[in-house]
Amino acid sequence: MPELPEAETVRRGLAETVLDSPIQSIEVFDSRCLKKHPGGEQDFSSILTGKKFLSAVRRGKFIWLPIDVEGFAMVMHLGMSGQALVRTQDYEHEKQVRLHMNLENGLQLRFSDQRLFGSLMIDQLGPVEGKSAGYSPESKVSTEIPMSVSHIARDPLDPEFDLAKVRKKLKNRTAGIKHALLDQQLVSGIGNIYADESLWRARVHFNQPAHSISTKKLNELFGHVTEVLEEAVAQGGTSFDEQYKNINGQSGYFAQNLHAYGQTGKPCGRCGRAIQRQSWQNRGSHFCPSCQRIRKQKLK
DNA sequence: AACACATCCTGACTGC
DNA sequence: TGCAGTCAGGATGTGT
Repeated sequence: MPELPEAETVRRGLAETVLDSPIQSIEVFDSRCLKKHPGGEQDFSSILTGKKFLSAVRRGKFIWLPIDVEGFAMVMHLGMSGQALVRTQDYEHEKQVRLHMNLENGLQLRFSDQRLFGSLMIDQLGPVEGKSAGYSPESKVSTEIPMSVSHIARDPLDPEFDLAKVRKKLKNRTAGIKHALLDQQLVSGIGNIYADESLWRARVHFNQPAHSISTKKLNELFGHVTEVLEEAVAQGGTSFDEQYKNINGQSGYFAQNLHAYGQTGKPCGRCGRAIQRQSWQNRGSHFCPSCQRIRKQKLK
């Protein structure tokens, strides 16, 4: 499922292919991918036609592409199964593709999404607190953020990510630490895969109450979070179930580095005990029952 | 503010 | 073989 590394791989791909070329036409095959856009299909197409994307910016799992209409951007979220594919215009039609955008440079941006949890919309940009709104190293620093993304916290790879602030908030949380890691308004970019992997590396149980974890251990945990995300970005993301592809339709290679997620029954890479999967909060949580135990006393 | 829970959605898989 | 049921889970909205 697309998380930060997958979104970043897609963002980079888009930055290399779809910028500065006018959008000639848009074909919508399933308008449900535009349900977040207030004006619907017609409005979406008429705003974008003849316009071009200026840059590709990311915060957490959200990607947005400012357009040459002052103060507006197209916002993309891949949801559970979304893919942004860039093809030549004569490339064969692909299953589950919900929308085509034909560009003057001969390329076609395709939005594919099996489960339709992803979305595209045009949104207004507003000022951001801090030096930059998100990650877009190829372009000039973006100081504006879409309204619909402004509540999303900075991600661990953002230079302005404030670990001390996050730690402070965690001191008031009684829920399990994994719940907090998945809270995009606390820290963004982490989903089920990288939460399980980071917790495994830090030897912390997913249901360890957040406030019971020492500052030292939280620092260690977030060190692992950052490390896992960086490694996965370098590998082009995780393609666990064929749902995630880069813009060329190719898989990422991080799946071979997974130690917990999807490893149910396989030996723990540290101690050899079988990795377990537990259903928790409508999700699967993968962990080593030996290395990752809930501690009654404060976790140091 | 934090928490708990329901909702959206389709295709792959399981069991009878 | 076929059909019904279950599962996968990110974001959002509601009620407490």
